[in-house]
Amino acid sequence: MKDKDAKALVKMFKALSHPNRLQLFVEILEQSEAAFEEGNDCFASTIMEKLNVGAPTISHHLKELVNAELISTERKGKFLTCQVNPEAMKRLRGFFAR
Amino acid sequence: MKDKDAKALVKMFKALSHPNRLQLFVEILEQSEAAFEEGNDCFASTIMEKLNVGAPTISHHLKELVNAELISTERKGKFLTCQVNPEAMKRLRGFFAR
DNA sequence: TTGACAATTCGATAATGTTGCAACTATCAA
DNA sequence: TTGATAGTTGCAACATTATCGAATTGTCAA
Repeated sequence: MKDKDAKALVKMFKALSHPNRLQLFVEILEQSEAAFEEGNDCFASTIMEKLNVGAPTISHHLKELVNAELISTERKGKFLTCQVNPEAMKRLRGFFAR
Repeated sequence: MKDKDAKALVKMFKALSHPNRLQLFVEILEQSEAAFEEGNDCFASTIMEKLNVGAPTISHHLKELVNAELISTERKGKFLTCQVNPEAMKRLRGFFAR
């Protein structure tokens, strides 16, 4: 396994290794699926209501998920929408497919 | 997603979220495959030579992998053998299969 | 322009995690 | 039994991370 791949994986696992961030990711994952079906968007503010933490913390955690390339975000006016990065999912599936 | 499942996943991701532990896990994974083919065992001491850390650190990290139920260990005389836990792999594959 | 809302940045603090040294236990071989 | 080797435990130093309050930026609607 290449060092570069290992580093990328470590970053992803670290991003998912905190309860709040995992929940954040799962919410985005589920809302991404719903969005795909219904044409909705996944808003950061919606997610924040479900987690019992403040806005700065959400912002911080989202940045880490983005930094790990697990998700991407896009500003839509006042709001921030989140999407799961399909490449990341592919990579992770690949790692565990043994 | 159930809270219990989330906790188990967080534990696994945390265990894999450190460069040394990921490498440790990958070594065990690869040696497990080799062992399956060749009938060899995966020894902790063999792995330790590949990582640039001391024995106490290996011991500590191995315990975390065991605690996350990613691997199991078995004493064989003087040595410690490591095996990947198939259930964990299954669980992780399931999580990313979306 | 002003007020309200969404999100970010900064700084401080508290909590966790990593590592190795030293000392210990367990097992084997001579 | 003694010495050598494999691994563990406890402890302390050091590094990293999580969280929030306060202040700030960006956007929209009135």
